[in-house]
Amino acid sequence: MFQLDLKSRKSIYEQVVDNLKELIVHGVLKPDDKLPSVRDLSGQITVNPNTVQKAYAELERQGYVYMVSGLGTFVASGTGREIDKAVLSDIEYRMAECVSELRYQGMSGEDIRGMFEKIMKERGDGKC
Amino acid sequence: MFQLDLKSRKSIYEQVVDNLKELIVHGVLKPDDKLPSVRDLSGQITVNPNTVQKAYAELERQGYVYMVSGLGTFVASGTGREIDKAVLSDIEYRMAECVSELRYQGMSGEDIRGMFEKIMKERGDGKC
Amino acid sequence: MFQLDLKSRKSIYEQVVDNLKELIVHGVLKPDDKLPSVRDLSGQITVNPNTVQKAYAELERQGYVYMVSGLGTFVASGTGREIDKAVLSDIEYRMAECVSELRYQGMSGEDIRGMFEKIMKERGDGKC
Amino acid sequence: MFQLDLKSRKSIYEQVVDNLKELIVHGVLKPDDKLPSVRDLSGQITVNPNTVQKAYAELERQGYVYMVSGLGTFVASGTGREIDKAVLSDIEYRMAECVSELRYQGMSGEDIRGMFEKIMKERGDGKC
DNA sequence: GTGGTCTAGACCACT
DNA sequence: GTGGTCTAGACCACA
Repeated sequence: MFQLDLKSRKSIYEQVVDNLKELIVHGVLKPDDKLPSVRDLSGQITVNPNTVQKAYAELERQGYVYMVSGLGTFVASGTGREIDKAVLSDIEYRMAECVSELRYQGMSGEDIRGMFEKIMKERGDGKC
Repeated sequence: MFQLDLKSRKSIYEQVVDNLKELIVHGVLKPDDKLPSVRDLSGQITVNPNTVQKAYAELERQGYVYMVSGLGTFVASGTGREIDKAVLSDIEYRMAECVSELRYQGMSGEDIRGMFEKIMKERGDGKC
Repeated sequence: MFQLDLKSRKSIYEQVVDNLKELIVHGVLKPDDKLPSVRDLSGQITVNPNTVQKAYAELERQGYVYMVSGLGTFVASGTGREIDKAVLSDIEYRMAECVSELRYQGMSGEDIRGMFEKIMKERGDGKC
Repeated sequence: MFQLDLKSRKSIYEQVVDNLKELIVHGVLKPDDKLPSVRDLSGQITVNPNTVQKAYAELERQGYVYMVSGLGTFVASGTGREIDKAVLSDIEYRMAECVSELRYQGMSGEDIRGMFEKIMKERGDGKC
């Protein structure tokens, strides 16, 4: 389930964030599903609780989960939430980096558009 | 010429690397052109020489330049670099993740395409 | 009647306290009115009895209600409570801080007044 | 300079945030001023570096400072920054709480408006 | 049991 | 020297 690479340049908590975000975004974890407790997850992936705590806090800040003290951490309902501009510009930034790297790799504008359209087809209009 | 943002989360040397990459990829710096010396560049952009040194080393590691002891640093010939399929599929994966997240945030296909086209304009087709 | 938000950073018992305070201050619950029993209220708002118990205790501590063993909890008579100058100046200080921060954020005097009036409307003059 | 109350219900890092925010908002610390390093401040106020780190991170998140790894932490320039809606609604929330508490204390709408206007006069239009 | 905070001390990358 | 992350272990408030 979890892919952690201690040698990665990415910090551990960031990897935890990305892993969980992926599960949420792809619908594996659905709104109001309960995430494992900080202690549980930290035990499962043999990481310090503080690190998991930090990851959860970051996910909450980005609006993907909400934490209730004494109860647990739950997946936020995607709908009804106002879109966070900061989160959006972060995603845009990452997408721009992808395009840059593709250019570096020598791909033409047409090829990049092709790749993008292929992705758009796969993640169709709400089917995924 | 150089856009350095201290407030960015990117480290300085990383920004230097990106700036130089951009110049090379867009043909402003052509194969076998000489880059400014570490000392010169560090003076121009008021950055610690160590930082520039590190940036040059990173560029060499990635194959964008080659350093000749006692002579200087030169742009490597871009041609002949074969596109790495593994790298490509990694980038594609990350781009797909961005699209998924945008969908989750409630953006329509139209809006996502709009964002993509905006990015493509900024990172023009080698003209800029 | 009760607005509880699990996602809020406020603890549940604190929200219960605030809700009850509101009802008392606005005269919905009048002096010597009987509050629902801990058990009843906890059932109505689907909250742990311990939480309601704690809220009642806090309200008593603050002088809004009085508890009679074996009988129940009752609204205290609001009159006779003298305004505490220290408390008042503390609140004033905090409000001044808010105004300072709004100014720092670049809001005009007009805008700040607008925000204030909006708040005053919501917490109406005892009518709501 | 720093008023820390270990017994307070407020967490330490929150108190650090508030203290620094006050200095910034009131112009004691001006844009691009350097804050003490995490280690220095933690030593001065005899608090764990992690706690100060958390406070600084929170201030950065709210846009009051920016941190540069390897250089230090600096006061952000208030102008030119787009107003953060989350920060704004947080301030509004706190102001609303003040109003509520004033009501609880038995102040009339007129009196509250009077207090507000007094504050607005003190923190005039950019003079403070 | 759950999240939230804190301490003490450590290592790393970057300037 | 500066920020950034991490560990190990602890205490607290809340449900």
